[in-house]
Amino acid sequence: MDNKQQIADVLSQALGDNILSNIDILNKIEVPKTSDLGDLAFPTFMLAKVMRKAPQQIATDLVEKIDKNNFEKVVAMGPYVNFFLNKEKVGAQILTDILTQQANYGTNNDGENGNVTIDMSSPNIAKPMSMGHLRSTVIGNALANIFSKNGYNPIKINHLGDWGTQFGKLMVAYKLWGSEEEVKKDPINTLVKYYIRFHEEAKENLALDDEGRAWFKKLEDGDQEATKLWKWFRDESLKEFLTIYDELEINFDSFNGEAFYNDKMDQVVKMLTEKGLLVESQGAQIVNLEKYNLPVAMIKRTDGATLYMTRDLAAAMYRKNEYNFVKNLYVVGGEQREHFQQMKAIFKEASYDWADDIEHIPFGLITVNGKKLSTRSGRIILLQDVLDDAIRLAREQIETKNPDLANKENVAKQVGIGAVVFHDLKNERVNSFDFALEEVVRFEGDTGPYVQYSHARAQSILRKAGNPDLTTTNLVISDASAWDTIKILGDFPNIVRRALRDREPSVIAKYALNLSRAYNKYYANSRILAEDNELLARLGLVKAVAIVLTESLRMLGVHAPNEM
RNA sequence: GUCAGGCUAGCUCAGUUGGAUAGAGCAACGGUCUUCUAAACCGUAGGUCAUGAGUUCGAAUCUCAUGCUUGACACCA
Repeated sequence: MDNKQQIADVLSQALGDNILSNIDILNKIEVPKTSDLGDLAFPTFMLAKVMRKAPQQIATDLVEKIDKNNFEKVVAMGPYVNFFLNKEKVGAQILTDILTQQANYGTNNDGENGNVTIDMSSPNIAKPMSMGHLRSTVIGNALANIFSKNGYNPIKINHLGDWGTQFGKLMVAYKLWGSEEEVKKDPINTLVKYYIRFHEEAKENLALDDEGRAWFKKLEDGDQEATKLWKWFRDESLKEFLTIYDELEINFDSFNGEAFYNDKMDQVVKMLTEKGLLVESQGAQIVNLEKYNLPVAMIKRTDGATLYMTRDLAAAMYRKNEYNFVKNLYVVGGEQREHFQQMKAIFKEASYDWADDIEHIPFGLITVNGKKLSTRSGRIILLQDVLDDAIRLAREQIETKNPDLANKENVAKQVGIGAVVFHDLKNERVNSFDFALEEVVRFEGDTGPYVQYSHARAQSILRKAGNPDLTTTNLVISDASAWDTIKILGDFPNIVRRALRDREPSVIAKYALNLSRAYNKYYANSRILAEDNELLARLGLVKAVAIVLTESLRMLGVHAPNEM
């Protein structure tokens, strides 16, 4: 914000000598808690010692010397110098920027078009998508949009869990208790049933686990029957996943899952051997990471089969080659922190300079009654059920609130899914939460539908006004009650950068709520469609709010319907 | 046991780089629709920022210790 710079400049000038550098002053300027304390403020505490004066006195003296021409007013309030910006001038500039740049407002080119690979969603084949996968999916999708808004080129990779011992187990279960007919009727649910039964029986019959491992080994060795079963399970599962992704309107640049790297494992082993990192321990091949204060990483099991780590190493090398990423992100639950630390450490140890570009983006887990979700134990919340419930409730809401609405079904989808997605993104990623349907599909208060509703009302006003062309309008608004909203609008470019810096979609979600709150307050207390000479300027504000809310929601992967 | 998170209103959470009186939403209570969509707005009430020490002009924020809690800790992912 160059208002800040402007203030730093007048302060530098007033302070004279080299007491504080311009940049130091700039860094000290803060935003007061409430707007009656001004728009920006400079605390004088740190000058007290050098100037040997009380902070209050320093503030008063500074105000005397400052060039106040470009501000509404500059006042000393205790130890602070408080700056009130010229609301009409600054406000008109912000609104003009938004109306001319439209959806590009807030976009920057910090990323210089660098490729960012994002490992996200990554559901396991033969298991239903649960609320847990929703997190990785929507966080990854929002981050992709945020990176893009900051000038990067995101590459969304769905690293499908289509390989691993669980397939061996599933094959054993299918061969013991399954039937082709049953699977065809309801693929995923049936496969899960087998999987759960396997784990129940494996508790009694320890040989089952060994058998599962053996079948997985057969699969890895290219056994015909194993391969055929695997492919069948995979195809059926993918079909179901795609319907959910369609509903969420999330797409991927790659579905290369774990199986894709089967033929790339040898390179990893070769590389680690050449670097002298691979050692044998208790019959298995491992990399020692004591140096990094991490447990050993297992690369090959005693039976020669590869592991999660081996495949992730292969995937990272492949991605570097294929995409030459500037950042390589993994949107994976926080419980896997150590795994990614290990992975990074291995690449560091192997002296790959891009090891530092690997970033784990952890998130908190979803529990039910405080307990972790688990397919094995059958404790699972199906994503499809939640989405269906949300859409149904949105539909009911529309019937009571706006029964004449056109496209009811479409809007119900946008609002219902919007509620679920927004709920998942509004809090800091790393927070865990206990699942409660009534929380997830709430439409009032700090929710997605609240933001959508704010936007819909803004659109409604613009419609009533006949959607006038506002590009050449004088956007000066003298009504001070519009100022809070305008100020928040002006903050959007900063917010976009902060969301990127912190890898936090919640920064955008919180911003959208703040903007909505400020706008709703303004809406409730001022009549926008009043016939006076500032009508068009006010419509410009409404339009700007609509643009920025739409763009915020878009980044989160949520629709902004024009009516609801 | 080791390592890593978390602890702020009854509940769910905000609180950029330490700064002014710690803020929202939900729940509770009260008010506002003949005027732009009441999925909204306004008000009341609600706090020893887990505890103790330290650094600082100043700590919810930084350091250390303690407690409680969650997760990870090689042949799963």
